[in-house]
Amino acid sequence: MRGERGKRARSTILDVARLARVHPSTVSRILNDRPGLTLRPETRARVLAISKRLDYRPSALARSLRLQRTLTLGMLVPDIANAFLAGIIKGAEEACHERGYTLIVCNTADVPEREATYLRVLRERQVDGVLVASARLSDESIGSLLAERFPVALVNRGTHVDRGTRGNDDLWVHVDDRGGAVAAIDHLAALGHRRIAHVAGPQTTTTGRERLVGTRAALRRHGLTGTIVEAEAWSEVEGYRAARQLLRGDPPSAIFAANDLIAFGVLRAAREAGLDVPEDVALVGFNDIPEAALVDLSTVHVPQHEMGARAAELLIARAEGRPIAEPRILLETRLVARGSSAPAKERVTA
Amino acid sequence: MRGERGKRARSTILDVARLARVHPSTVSRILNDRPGLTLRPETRARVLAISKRLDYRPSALARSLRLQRTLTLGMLVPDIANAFLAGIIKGAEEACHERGYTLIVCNTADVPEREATYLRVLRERQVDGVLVASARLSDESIGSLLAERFPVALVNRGTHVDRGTRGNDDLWVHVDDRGGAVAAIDHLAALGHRRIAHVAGPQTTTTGRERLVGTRAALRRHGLTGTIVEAEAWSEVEGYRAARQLLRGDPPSAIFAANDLIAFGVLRAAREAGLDVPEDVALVGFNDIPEAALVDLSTVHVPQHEMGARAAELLIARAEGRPIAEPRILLETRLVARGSSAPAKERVTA
DNA sequence: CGCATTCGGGAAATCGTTTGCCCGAAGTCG
DNA sequence: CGACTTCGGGCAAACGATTTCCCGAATGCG
Repeated sequence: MRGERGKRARSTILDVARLARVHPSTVSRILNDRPGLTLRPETRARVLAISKRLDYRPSALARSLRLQRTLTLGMLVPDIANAFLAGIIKGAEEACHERGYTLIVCNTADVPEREATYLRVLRERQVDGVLVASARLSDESIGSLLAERFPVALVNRGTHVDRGTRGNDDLWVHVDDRGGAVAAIDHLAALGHRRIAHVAGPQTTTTGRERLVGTRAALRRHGLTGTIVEAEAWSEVEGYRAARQLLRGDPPSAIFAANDLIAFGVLRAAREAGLDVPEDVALVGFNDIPEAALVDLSTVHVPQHEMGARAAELLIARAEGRPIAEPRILLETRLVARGSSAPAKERVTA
Repeated sequence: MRGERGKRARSTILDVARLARVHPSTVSRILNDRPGLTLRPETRARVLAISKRLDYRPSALARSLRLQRTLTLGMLVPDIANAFLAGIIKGAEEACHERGYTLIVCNTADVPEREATYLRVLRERQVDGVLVASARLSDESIGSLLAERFPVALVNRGTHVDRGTRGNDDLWVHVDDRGGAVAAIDHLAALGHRRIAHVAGPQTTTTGRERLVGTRAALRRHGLTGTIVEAEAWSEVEGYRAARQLLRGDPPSAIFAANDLIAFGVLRAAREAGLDVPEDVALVGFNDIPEAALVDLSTVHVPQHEMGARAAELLIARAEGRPIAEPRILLETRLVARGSSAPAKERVTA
């Protein structure tokens, strides 16, 4: 209509005010439903009508600038394509969305430089908080955030931050890795397995360490020793590599892999070695990513969606200054027995 | 130091200006390296030093408000956990990051209501453009965007938008679905297969339709008829369901699945039916997601990363008002022959 | 030496909201 | 009937940058 090129800019609160013959502040109050203000219903209706007619949408930018909060959370993840992390991201995103927050997911690829860059970007954008799922985000970056009292929540990430940083009220959501490992070993032991191996995750991560600790404890309790090999990364490829090493000699009758991806690698290695799963070797993974169900892999279930959601909720509460009853959430795991773990064959040791 | 609670707010450009004894505008000019301005090196150095000392970071909010651009792109995807889309997202994210842009990924779960909500959020945040990878985003939502000349780029998404919307210069990045399907069929035919089936993708998506068209054409060219069943979604589960239907009678000697997830379903169904892949039935997928390599699935490679990156580049160019030589990019596919496709067995028809 | 440039940078408007304060009119109360 | 509240809403100052003018001083030129 106005301006031949259809270049009508988005309408602002001033446009609405002008047409409704009120002051912009009045429009703001009406639209935000400010309590404690008395408005004539007629005025309110008029403003509402005009604002609808103009399809007025307040600028989040201007509002954020004024309010000093952006209703935005940042999230640092090492790999968005990782199915386990994707579950967590979805949980976080959903929780954010429900509360009117927007989530900015940053893919750090586990390289410290990118982490630092992203952290800078997020702070320039004044996000209200940061969700950290990066397994080994450099402690200094995170420490400086914590030191500035910048809202941070750690998801599925180790505890090695809280040295000097009065760490008592940082936000954590993680899962009982140790308990999950114990459950896995118990499960295999209950099936009659005595020669159980563990393909551990990278010992640079707390998750990897915790699962190993649980495994060792459970094995000991069952009076077993067990072989342990370490995968250098949480990947199928590394699992495969580690498993080949494991299957060289006389193979164990059961293998507990530190996560599902590693388990997939084990599976591939076993098949290549001519071993049938579960006939010749039982296999249990960890995390219960969607693919696990597809290949019928027994695994320790981790509530990924819930982890993400709870972490986001925690962070939002903190960002909004609400008191937090339980800043550290430890979620329970649950063993999901599928086809990859069968009872041990009767024949005694080789 | 100042303020016992360490509550020092982030320093602003005014703080820098004050300490450097210059006007804020000068600080801005120096930090943004505005050309055509003459500054005494001494002043510049002083400002730079102060700004470093104060660890000054300009507020992206304030700048965006003033500049009327946010250096932010939105992206609508149906499922962030889908490996294929994850590849595209990573490509887009990386391209954005390289150019100083931030990407906000929104998970629409393919429900129109969420799409609409997210679109509103993104516009309120004044993102500079939107990347749409949602396979069937309601045309009206998208149409209204296009009508307002809001920068939009379509990734791996059909063309059925450009009816009334002068669609000549919208941005597209997609892949030669038809050609890929032809390559898959050619591959199977070259291996000697004559009884080839196709598990088609949802025909509500252009991708699904295009791949079917290519398949039909190639089959015809080889003088084959071929069985066709349709999966109702791009999922393993639907692929499984469709494949069971397919394997009931006398099974084909080769199956071309419309994407890798569907192929995985086919694989499971075949195994359950006691058929060996590739011995009894050859299998080819589409997309070449990372998992395909793991299970040794032959597939049609789609440059996911490049798709995302190119789309983001296109969109950024448009958002910045740069002329775009080629607004529609069609990327080529490439057949990756792996273990799941073997030559047909010699015995003639059943 | 007078005038015009160039140098080096200051002033102020602007982006679009929100909110504390203020104020006139109308109603209430004593 | 006058003082005091309550109504209904206007005013203007932020929020933190960028950018278009503008201007005094120093320099160059003739």
